[in-house]
Amino acid sequence: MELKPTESELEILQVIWKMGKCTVRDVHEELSKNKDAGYTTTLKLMQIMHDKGLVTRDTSSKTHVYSAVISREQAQNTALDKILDTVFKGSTADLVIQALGQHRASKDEIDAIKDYLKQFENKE
Amino acid sequence: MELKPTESELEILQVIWKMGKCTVRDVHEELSKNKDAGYTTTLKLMQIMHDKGLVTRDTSSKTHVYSAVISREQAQNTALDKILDTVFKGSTADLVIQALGQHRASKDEIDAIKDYLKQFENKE
DNA sequence: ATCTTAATACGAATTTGTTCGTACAAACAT
DNA sequence: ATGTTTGTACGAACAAATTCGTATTAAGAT
Repeated sequence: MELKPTESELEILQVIWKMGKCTVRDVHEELSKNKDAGYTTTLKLMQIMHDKGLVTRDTSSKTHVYSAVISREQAQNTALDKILDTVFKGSTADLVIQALGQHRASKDEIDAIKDYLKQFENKE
Repeated sequence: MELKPTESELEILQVIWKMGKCTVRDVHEELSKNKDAGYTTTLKLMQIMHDKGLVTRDTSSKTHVYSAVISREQAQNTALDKILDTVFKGSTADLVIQALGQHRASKDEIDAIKDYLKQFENKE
C-alpha cells in the first residue's frame, strides 16, 4: 500500500490538516485564495484521494465530509526520507545544518532545538 | 527559469555530483546497479536535462561529457523549501526536530549539530 | 409541484514525465 | 574500404497527474 501523496494532493491535505474535517467546498475555497482551479478539479482530486485511501469521507448527508487518513507527521517523515535519500546522501546532520543555515531560524526556534538536543545529553 | 529537477533527473544528478564530469555511459552504468532501464532512456533524460539547463555538456568529442549546473546545495535548498512549505507549515524548528527524532542521528551527528548551533550563541 | 442552486460522479482531454525503438554518424579494427 | 561497435538524435508510445465539461441527483425556495 503506497501512501505517497502527489503535489496537488499535498496541497489538499494541508487544508484538511488545518481545518480537521471539511468539505470539498471548504478545500476549494481555501485553495482559490492562492491559485485558480475549477471546483470539479478539486472534487476529482479528493475522490482520487479517497480511492487511494489518503482520506476517508462521511457520505451520510449529501455534502460529503472528508478527513485525512495520514497525519501531517507521517507526511513529514515520508518527505524527509525522500529528500534524505535523493539529495542529502542519507545524512541527517547535513540536512539539519543546511536547514538551519539557509532558512534562518529565529532565536526561539534555535532555543527550541537546543532544548530538544539536551535529551541526548545523557545517552551513550 | 524553473530549476526543479524531477525524480529521475535527481537520480542522474546524484551520479553526476558524485563523479563530477561524466558521460551518459558512466551514469547509465551507475544507475544499472539499482534498477534496469535502457541506455537510450538515460541518454534521453540527460538530453532533456540539457535542454532545461540542468546540465552542460562538452560536445567536442563524439562522446559527450556532462556536468551539473545546479549544485547539490542548491538542490538541497530547493528540496527543503518545498517540504517546509508543503508539510512543515514553514517551521524550520519542526523540520529539524522531526528529522532528529525519527531518523536517529548518530552521536557524532548530534555533536556536529551542537557545534554548529554554538555559532548562534552570541547573536541576539 | 416546480424551479433553482449546490452537490457528486465520471469520462475524456491535456499536460508532464518516462521509456524505448529506430535511424544515422563517428571511431575503430581488420 | 568495409564491417562492427559505440555513440547521439529524435519521434512516438506509454504512464501518471491534472484539469474540466457534462450529466445527474438531492435539497431548498417559491
